Amino acid sequence: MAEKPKKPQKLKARLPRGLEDRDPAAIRATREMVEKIRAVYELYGFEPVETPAMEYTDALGKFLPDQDRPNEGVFSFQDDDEQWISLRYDLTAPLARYVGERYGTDGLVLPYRSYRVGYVFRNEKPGPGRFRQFMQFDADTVGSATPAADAEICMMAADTMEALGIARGQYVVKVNNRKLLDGLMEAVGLGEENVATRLTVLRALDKYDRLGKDGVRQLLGSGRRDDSGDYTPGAQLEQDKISRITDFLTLRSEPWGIVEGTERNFNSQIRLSPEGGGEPRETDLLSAFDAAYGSNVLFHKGIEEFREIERILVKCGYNDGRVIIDPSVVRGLEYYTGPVYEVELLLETKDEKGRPVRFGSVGGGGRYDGLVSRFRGEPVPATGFSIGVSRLQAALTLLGKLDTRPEFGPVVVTVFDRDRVADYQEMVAQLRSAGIRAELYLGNPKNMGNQLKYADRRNAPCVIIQGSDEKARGEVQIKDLVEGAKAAAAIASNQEWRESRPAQFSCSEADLVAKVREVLARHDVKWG
RNA sequence: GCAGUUGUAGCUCAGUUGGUUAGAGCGCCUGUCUGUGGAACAGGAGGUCGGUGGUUCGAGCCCACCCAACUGUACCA
Repeated sequence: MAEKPKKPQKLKARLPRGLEDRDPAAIRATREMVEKIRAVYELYGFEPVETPAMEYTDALGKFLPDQDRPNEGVFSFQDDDEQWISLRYDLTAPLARYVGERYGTDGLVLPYRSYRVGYVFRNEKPGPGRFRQFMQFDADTVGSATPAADAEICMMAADTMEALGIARGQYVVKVNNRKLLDGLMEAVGLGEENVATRLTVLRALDKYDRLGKDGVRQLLGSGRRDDSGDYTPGAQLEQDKISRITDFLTLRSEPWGIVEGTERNFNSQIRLSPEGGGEPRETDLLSAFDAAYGSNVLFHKGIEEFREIERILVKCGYNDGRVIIDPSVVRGLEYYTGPVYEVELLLETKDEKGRPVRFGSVGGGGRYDGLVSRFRGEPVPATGFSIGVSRLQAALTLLGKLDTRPEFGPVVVTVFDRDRVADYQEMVAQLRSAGIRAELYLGNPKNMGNQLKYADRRNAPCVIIQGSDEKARGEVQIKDLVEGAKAAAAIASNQEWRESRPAQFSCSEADLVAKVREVLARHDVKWG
């Protein structure tokens, strides 16, 4: 066989999985979202702070137990001195480190209310809308134990959604309290010593919205086999304990349901059938919880916190469905100690293949009284909230709620006579000093067609043309590309297209800026 | 991690029972066009057929292993 001439091996241009490049439209959308969120957070009195993208791994608390190696879910490397450093996987742990370093000094006013936005990194399997680098936008109150701080976070979460253009009723802030969940597990005999089982139970409860009551019961009992044949081991609880737990989970809607007209209340009215028959009676959700499980001290404490939050939400007018109690909200397994919140989008839509898409949680948070304490040895209460900007943006884009039109490009000044480049660049400078985005065509100027094609693809609102004829008359041609595109629809032949020069007019050199402004105004061109 | 499905040009896909130099449409570049965007016409670039090994005179096609993507599931601060 004859030797084929070997081509040089090309390097394959590729991006690691789970990462994305972002185009101008996406960048613009993110910038607008971040500004809207920032405005709400500032309105609530939070102030900005920025911390680096990486931290010592021990500060993030992600060393594997009994091993000198970080959790593989975080991107980590060893510094010169062999200390482990990790990319941040959320914005809360770095905040705890920041506060831990300054707590009790003049550098920190308590209670400390701060917000921050930035990319976080997770080394886990990516999926649709799930990336290994994504943006979060957090707000936290450190140094305040009052449920008023938690209530405020819930209200702010609701305000933020509406500031982003998500109408009331299209989202909901769901609130639970880890003291209820922990108290509930104590009440069924799962004390602190049953760490593994407690985690299994929490994981099972977290899946209620997806698997329903039956799925959760399987996971609390012997285990569950899914459609693909994969098996998930269960918590191996006895039937009566399972029922006691799922009763809590479903009390909001079973067995008699929510009293009509109160389903959107934070603390809705529900109907209960009394033990051993008799007339159903009505009560509110928190009272029902308390009656059933309140003999547990921790559980009852959680109910009291809920009552305080309820008083504030009702007084401030947020008792209209914006914020509701949801016993299936679990959130992070590790550090939450009190109220936990989750913001869910209620909108549904179809993806490109016509399958229904549920967006689910686009933000969440809760009270983490133990996180800063790790650095202090004294209790430091804290509560906070995080918006998944990237995920929310993906959702809003699919819903068509973001402006994804490309921005107008700059006014393009074309090069006609190659020896007059300086003259053209001066026109560009004139436009720029007038605050108009403008640029000189820097490609090969050998023909005008290429230059117009370039301007067209840059989405330029207009181009400036000055050949020798115009120069002799002291004029310039301004070609309105937006208007021209409309006019072009009627033109069939190339000949006619070229000769008619649609939407093009001449003006004196002195009027350049003023006439360009007219064109920009006509098409409502705004940059940035 | 587990399970299933799928890998041929930038994209969407053809490719016969294993048979010469692997094709099409769209997109891209160039020209027709040195004074004008689109359309039209002509030409061009672009492929380790996911990878490695095997069977065979001969593999895009058959076999084994590996890799990647997708879907579900698990984990998710």
